[in-house]
Amino acid sequence: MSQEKAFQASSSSVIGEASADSADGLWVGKIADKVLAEFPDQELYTCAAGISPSGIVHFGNFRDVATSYAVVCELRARGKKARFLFSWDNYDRFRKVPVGVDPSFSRYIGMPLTSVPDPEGQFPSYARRFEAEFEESMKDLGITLDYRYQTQEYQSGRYTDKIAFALQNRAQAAEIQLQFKTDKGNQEKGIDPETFRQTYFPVTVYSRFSGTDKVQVLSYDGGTKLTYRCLMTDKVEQIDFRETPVVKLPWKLDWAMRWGEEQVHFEPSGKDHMTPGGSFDVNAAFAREMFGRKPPVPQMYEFVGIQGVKGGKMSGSKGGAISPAMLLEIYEPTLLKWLYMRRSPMQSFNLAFDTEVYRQYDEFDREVASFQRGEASPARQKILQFSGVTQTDPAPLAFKQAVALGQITQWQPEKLRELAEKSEIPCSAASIAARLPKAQAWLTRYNPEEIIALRDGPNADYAAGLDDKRRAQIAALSAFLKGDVTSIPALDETLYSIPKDPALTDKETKVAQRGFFKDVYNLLIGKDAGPRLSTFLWAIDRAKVLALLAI
RNA sequence: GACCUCGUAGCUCAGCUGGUAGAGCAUCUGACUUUUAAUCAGGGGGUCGCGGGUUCAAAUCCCGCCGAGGUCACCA
Repeated sequence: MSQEKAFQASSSSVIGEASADSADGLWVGKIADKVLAEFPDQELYTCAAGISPSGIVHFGNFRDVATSYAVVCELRARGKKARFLFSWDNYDRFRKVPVGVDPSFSRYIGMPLTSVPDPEGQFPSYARRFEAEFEESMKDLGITLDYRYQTQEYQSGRYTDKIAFALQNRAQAAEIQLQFKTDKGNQEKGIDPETFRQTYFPVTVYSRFSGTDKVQVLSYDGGTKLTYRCLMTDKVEQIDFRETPVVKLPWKLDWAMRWGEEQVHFEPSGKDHMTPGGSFDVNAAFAREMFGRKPPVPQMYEFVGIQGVKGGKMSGSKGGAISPAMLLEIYEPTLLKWLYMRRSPMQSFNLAFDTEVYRQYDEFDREVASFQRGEASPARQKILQFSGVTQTDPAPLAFKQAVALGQITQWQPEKLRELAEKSEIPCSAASIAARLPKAQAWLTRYNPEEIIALRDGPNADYAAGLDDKRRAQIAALSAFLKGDVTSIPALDETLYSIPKDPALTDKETKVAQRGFFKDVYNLLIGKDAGPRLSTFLWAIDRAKVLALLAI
């Protein structure tokens, strides 16, 4: 992009005008335009994301990563060097005990997340437990992040000078804070601007007596010494935070400091941060007025919804939080990335655990197919590529079929493959291997009511309602199954021919066939419909079937 | 109180910088000696939340209103 165009691209805080480089109209192109306009000619572009590991990192937080990831991909596609920085805000305080965690953990409230033990005792800390799961998922998704652990960064002393700087300018910091507080809010909270100015210290101190941030800062010596009172023990001490790194900047300053420290050019955030007067605005003011640096290009994103999660089945202990790892149980990595990146961050969408998943897989498969035929528009093509789809991805097994056929083959890939071949369903072995476990998890963990199970014994109630003619049809089927069934098509033909009668018209024959299928389904699985009968009968245990058909 | 998003076919949604309303599913019809949780072709179905405005032209831009959801003003 030329300088001239870059300047035209806009300086508003929302997505800018389209330019030649974003001719495809894709949201990510517009963001990239904006980044390049705000920060032209950088050696290295830094896109950031960050999460506080205060509990299960849920699927909504993943939008932070997905959005930034798309911008990284776009910048690289334009020949820029870009890195993807991810901050674990694990030096944040433990705020509340989540549902499912031992209530006694309330004694850790106020401590850094890295000082709270793992409730299950498996990980070095509370924070690490959730970080580890998330990092594992990012690996599965093929997203490489440059991780920063804020506890380490703070304790290493890396930020000491910045903390001192903030303290030295605490009057200005107080002023900036006040700028964004409303009179009404001040009244409600009993904040008096004058006292605030005098008592405000822009730091959080983790008491060396209690380990918590329930601390009152008493004085600052202008260098690196700070005196505080631990409110839990009422003890007072002076520390030199250069040697005793227990001091942290509060969020509304911390963020701005890190933008400068890491040279961040783009960072998305949820609307909790982006609301006017919210933490982005405050940090942007700190960045400009105190650190003398532009804030990164922001992008607000809408939250992601979830549907089809049945009550108790979910990890109810964790208050129903859904992590990317859980999503990856049922979504292929490429599909999941595609779902997050295909729409503008401002567009909300739903992830699903119910039959909606069928639609998402189908839509994705069609999209990939059109891409592979070279028919996808540049914008759609780009998103697919960012998601990791390639020209040579093997033919997919429809998810619906993975579920249906998976069940009747006891989830054995080789058997399914054989069945697919015999039934002339085209799909690759690779896709079977990838999707079968997802289909199994989807069905057994989240949609057990969809399971097709052979009855334990004959359906006597249903059989009682059958007349002689229909009983005869069932008997004919049994007889056929006792013999040598050579192929699925042969079985198929027999199934259709059994109810046929020269006396019936075509229409009547169809009705008779439908009735016959219904009878068989009811006898076998107690439902009016099921998987295609020929395939089903071919695959399932013959002796069991014969027992169920013996009425 | 401020701000944000959404409101387009029965359902889920596309519609980028304005130019005669789109897709998938569902439904209906038909084809395949086969109305099966696996095929194919075709059809029907929308006053684009409501009311103004700008324009030769608005689902698309502007203003107002209604409805749904959300965020902040504590902390992060």
